[in-house]
Amino acid sequence: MPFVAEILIPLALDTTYSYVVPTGLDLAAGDVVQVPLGPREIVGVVWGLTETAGGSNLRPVTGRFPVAPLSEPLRSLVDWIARYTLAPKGSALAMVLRLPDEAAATETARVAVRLTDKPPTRATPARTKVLAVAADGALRGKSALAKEAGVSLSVVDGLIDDGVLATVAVEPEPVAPRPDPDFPRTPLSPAQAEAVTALLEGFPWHRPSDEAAASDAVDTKPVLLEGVTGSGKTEVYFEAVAACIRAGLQALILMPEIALTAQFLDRFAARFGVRPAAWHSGIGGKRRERLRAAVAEGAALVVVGARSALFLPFARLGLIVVDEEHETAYKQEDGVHYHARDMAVVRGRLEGCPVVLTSATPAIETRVNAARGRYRHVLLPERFGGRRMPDIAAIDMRKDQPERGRFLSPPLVNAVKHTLERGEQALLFLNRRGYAPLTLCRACGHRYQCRNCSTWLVEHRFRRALVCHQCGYAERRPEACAECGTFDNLTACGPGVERIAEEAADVFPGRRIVVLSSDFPGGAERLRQELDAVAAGECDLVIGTQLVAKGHNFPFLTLVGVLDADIGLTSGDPRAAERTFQLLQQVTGRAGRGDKPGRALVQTYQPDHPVIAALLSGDAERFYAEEIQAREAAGLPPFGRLAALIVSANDRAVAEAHGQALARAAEPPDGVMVLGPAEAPLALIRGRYRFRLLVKTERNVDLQGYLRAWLSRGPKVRGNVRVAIDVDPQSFL
DNA sequence: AGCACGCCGACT
DNA sequence: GTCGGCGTGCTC
Repeated sequence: MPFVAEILIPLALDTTYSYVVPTGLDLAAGDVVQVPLGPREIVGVVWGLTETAGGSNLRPVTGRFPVAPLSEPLRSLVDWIARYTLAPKGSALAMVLRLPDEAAATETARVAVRLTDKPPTRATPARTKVLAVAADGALRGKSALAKEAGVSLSVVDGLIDDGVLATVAVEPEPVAPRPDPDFPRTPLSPAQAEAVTALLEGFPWHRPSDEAAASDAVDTKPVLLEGVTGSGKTEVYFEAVAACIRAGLQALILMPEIALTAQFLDRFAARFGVRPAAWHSGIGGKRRERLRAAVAEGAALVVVGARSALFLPFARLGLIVVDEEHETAYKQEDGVHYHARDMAVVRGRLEGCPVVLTSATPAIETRVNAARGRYRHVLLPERFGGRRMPDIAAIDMRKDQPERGRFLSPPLVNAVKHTLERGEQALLFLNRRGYAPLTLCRACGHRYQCRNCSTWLVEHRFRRALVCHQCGYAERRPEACAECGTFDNLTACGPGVERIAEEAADVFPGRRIVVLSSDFPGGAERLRQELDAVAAGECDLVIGTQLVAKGHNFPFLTLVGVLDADIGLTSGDPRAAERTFQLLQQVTGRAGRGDKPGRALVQTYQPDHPVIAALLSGDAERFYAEEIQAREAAGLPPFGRLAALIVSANDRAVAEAHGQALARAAEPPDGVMVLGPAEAPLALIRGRYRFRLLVKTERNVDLQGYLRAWLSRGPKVRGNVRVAIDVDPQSFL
């Protein structure tokens, strides 16, 4: 009887397709195969196999790829994510698969050259230079040799043709060098050592085998490793990684892309002797495929990666660490919507491996999960090496006003001045890109607004443009007012980092000033270099947006000035207070270095606001407790109920009709927010869907059933409906 | 994802 | 009168 294979194809398809397995092809679930689909051949994965009498009308599987099959836990993860995010299964598979690229799989051998005994037939100045460099007998790549000798590649090629240089095939550079868990390291503090012990306690592979056998219930609860900035969390989880390697298992460290810096990789190297394999959006082509293969073989012991690394096909996964777990960068908001931190928890569960979430400022849901015992909680309450937390003080802007048209108050200017005079580094933090958040015409009052969104256009003086920060729309900065035609009469309202840089250049003349924001000219790679340069002390004053709050350590930084702590406090987002608190705590925490405590000055008009007060007192625990309590008092759940619901559509009327239908549903959500096309996030507008729905919930419900129910009652939706969920997955496990 | 089919606006 | 925009549906 013929076998029929259920094949999942990495396209936006929610069901598997059936193909007949040709005789002689021995297939198993997880195998990566090629199948015909319409007019083309495409990659798919065997999701199931059945033996049947019929099925003769099916098209046959073309063949199997010689790559490692998808493991059972990984297939379960695909199913789980598809069900949970309501994405088509095929889309979830696409994140895992990224196709075995044949060109990449067949690695071209790298070639090095060395000297032979043969003298050159002709000696030219360029040739002499090459021979001088090659004289030491070391192996070099062709281009490396040419570069070192300061000649072009053709000179080297000429010498090869001449027989003076011989080519030697060399092994490709190892993609995942072996970290040494027992590499000599600086000793841990007692607090750190204690945390390591506590961490390892619950790990199944860490228990002595007799004990593991004795207790059948293995505690694989995720762990929240919470420690203030500078407490040495990284060193603590490095020990867990070391233990994992010793147990013969692989470890995955997830980080927000921006935190994945040379600095971090070096820190890893200082503990393990080599840099870890890094997986991020910049790694491409051959290297990417080689690393994937090394991960699948189990040869790559540790991978440090951005969120997509979560879908790598680990052969023996023993540990997942999610660094900076509160980071919103873990949210994927296009294609399949998911939160990498939550999916890491799910993968850990499916793989039977422990998951460690680390943060100095845990997300509120993580905090609640820890408080309710769903996560274990390991705390590092103090800074490493007796370092003190920075002194934080408020500058009341009602009393200490800056000069007209300026944004730095006199006390802040003084503090920065003194810091720079001592040869130390200062940071001015303002979470606003560009020059000015609002531009208007002085003559007629016309305000420049985005043509797609309802937001004001932000002036970017460097680019000479007005830019929408919502959707990316940009236009040239006009010479004359678009409304009344008056020339050269535009006025900038409010500050952005560029404008602060202008002011700082004036107030602190001769200082090296760097502006760091996500629109850094030259792109992400240049930005990363610039961050490294700042960390190396190659600048006096940094003016930055939130990206300076993340990941990077600036060892020369002793003063942080927050220019406007009130930004974000008034937005309608229910998470505004939490977000602002986390951001300010992190950015002020950057101040201080080994030998001396840092200082942070916070400009605010509302020093008594709970967020500011919590920041000044440093009492995070109380802040969170109050925050959770406030939600409960307002009838909003901290967790376990539907918190918010956002509907966005090309057609506002349709969106509103749906919003109303939802409010009338048998089990209405706790809040419905309707966003029309103007306010809808770019990611949603860009999608080719006529109607899109974003559900945010922390309620323990069968979401799919819930949504199916109200969608059937609601107005008819034309076209494709797509639902994305932002939920705490623990309630579904 | 591709690719075909079909429905409306603007052109040689 | 067609050309071609993209919105929609289909692929075992």
